[in-house]
Amino acid sequence: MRDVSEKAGLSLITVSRALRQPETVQPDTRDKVMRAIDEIGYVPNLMARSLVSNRSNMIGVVVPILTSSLFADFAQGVAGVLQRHNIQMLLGVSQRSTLQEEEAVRTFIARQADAIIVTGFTHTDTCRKMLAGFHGPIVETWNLSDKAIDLSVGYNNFAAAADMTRYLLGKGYREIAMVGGAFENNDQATDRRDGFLSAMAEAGRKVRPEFILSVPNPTTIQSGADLMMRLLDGPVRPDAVFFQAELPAQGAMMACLSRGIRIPEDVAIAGFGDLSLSALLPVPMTTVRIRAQDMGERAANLVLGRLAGKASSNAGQDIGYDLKIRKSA
Amino acid sequence: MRDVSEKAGLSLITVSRALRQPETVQPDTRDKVMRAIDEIGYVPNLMARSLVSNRSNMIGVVVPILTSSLFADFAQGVAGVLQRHNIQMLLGVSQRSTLQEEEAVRTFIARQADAIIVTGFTHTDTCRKMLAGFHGPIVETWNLSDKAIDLSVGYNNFAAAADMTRYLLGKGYREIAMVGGAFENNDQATDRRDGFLSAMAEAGRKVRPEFILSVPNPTTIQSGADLMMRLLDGPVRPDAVFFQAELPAQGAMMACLSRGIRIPEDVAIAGFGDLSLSALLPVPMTTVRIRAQDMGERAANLVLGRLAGKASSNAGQDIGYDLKIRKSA
DNA sequence: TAGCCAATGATATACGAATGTCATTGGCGG
DNA sequence: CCGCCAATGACATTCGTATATCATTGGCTA
Repeated sequence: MRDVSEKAGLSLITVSRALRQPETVQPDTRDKVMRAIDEIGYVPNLMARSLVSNRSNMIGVVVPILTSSLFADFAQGVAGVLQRHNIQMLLGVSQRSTLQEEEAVRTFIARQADAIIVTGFTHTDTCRKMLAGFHGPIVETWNLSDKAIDLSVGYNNFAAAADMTRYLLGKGYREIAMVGGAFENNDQATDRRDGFLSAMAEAGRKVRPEFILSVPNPTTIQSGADLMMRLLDGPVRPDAVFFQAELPAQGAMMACLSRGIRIPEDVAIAGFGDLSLSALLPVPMTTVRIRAQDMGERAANLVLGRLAGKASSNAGQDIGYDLKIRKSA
Repeated sequence: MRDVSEKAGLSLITVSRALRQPETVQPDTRDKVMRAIDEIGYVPNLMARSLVSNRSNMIGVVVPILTSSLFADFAQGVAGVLQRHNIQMLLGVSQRSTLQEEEAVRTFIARQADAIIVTGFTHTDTCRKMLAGFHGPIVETWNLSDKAIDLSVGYNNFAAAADMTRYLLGKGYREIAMVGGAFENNDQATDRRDGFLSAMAEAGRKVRPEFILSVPNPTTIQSGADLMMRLLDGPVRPDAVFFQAELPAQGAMMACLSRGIRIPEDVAIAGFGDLSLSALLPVPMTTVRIRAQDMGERAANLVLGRLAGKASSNAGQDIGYDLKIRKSA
């Protein structure tokens, strides 16, 4: 900035004013400053500015994973809204580990992020403590809960899984197996499992313990295929399998088709998440559609509103879900 | 930090030393400091630290898009490596606009990023000028070029498209159409187109002008389906269509199948990018596989090496590509 | 021509930490 | 008991910018 002021033949203070309170300097002085700025290629140091203003214009976001998942849509939704407001997104990938989430949150706080957006309601104790001491808005996403730390934007995983289960039951499937991701430290996964169990109980159906399964994280097509093979070779064969993640469901479908097992006649398959390709599979996937990008945009807007001083009219937003009934179940 | 020193009954300076040069303070003093730190929940302000040290430990990354694309894999690759080194990723989404890329780069520079990773070699003039004045490592990715600004990690789009085209020609297809994304400001897309044209010319095949097509950005399943419909209804029907993006290829496949057009007997389809589901489609997609996550990891490692002072042994890295010959062509 | 106001300049301070230069303290050995 | 050294403290300065306060300048109006 000093260089700019010299180049323009003005005092340092005038340059600062031209940038921060343009109305207090003459238009032609402003022009001189601007010309000097782009002759020199001066870019103000936002860190120094933040140090004084106590506002970093950065927002931290933690997602469990990005590859072939709706979390990429979510992140893009957040980034899009933030960019329009000249706010930078700090992105952390937790690999579904609450410890890595904690680490990401710690970094966000250390870097003076103005707000923090995390996935889910499950956090380590230290992470909770840090968030409690954090002074900006906090958004928990991808689920709903009455014990939110602050704001939340998500959908009801329990109800979504229960609805899909009821649909399957209504179609006459009786021996329904369920495959989740790893359940530990994942409220979304456990809520879906509980939703499934609840709907089964409500219909008076017992669930075989060996029909409650999970695939390791990160969930992959392959793990779904492998698990399906084992299920098909087991003593009792399910007539429907409800996958609570989309990739394993797709893998399972591939496994069945390659063994000549018909879907949904021999075994029905339902997924969760509705990746863009699910409708294009050999047997279009019956699944639960989640509008992830919309969720990201809402989370970002909620944060921006709060930062702009608006009282949050809607601290817990439910974005809902849709059952996409296609051919696989 | 002042609070910590009071809590621990030590001077501010000792706390600072305990954190930055632990060997200069007694172990038990260090412990006192540490205990005070987590009783208070003190988190050092990295912005202030950066201001002095002239190192932000942040690296800016621009991708064109995240949703259902390999760029999500790429971003995850970068993020993973950086997190292990306590470096924060700043992510910008350019929506394939060089202007938005410029804006993202400007922000990265203003925020004192230590390095910048961008997609492709096409940038606005101001963006180029800013990058030229930037003092840290710069990586251009997703393509190769001999006019790289600094470092690069990518693959040869021209050669990849040419190879696939040669494969199609070898299979006996003659009337081959090509569908790219929008070509303006996208060196990857134009290189692929040129690779296609070059291979066709080399085989002595003329390409009908109406067989050089493009779908608007962002590329979608739907746009591929629509375009395929128009192609099929045109005066001359191609016997193969080479899509240079994966989603439109998948949409095109869906459009064909729903109209009872057989793939590859009536028309062959080839894609580019190999999303994880491409192998699972009704007709598994013949496509070009790009190891995006690996590319991200390499880019990140290249940058880290440079920042650590290593001379870049390998300023332009070629990660290659694989033709994935499946059923659709 | 006195007086006023707008535009600009000068100076100091703050933000939170890093760091260099000395000064002080306490413990130990000789 | 003196002197030395290690550990700790005090103080000042720096990073790049914002901002509050006060001083100066010049042009315009009454």
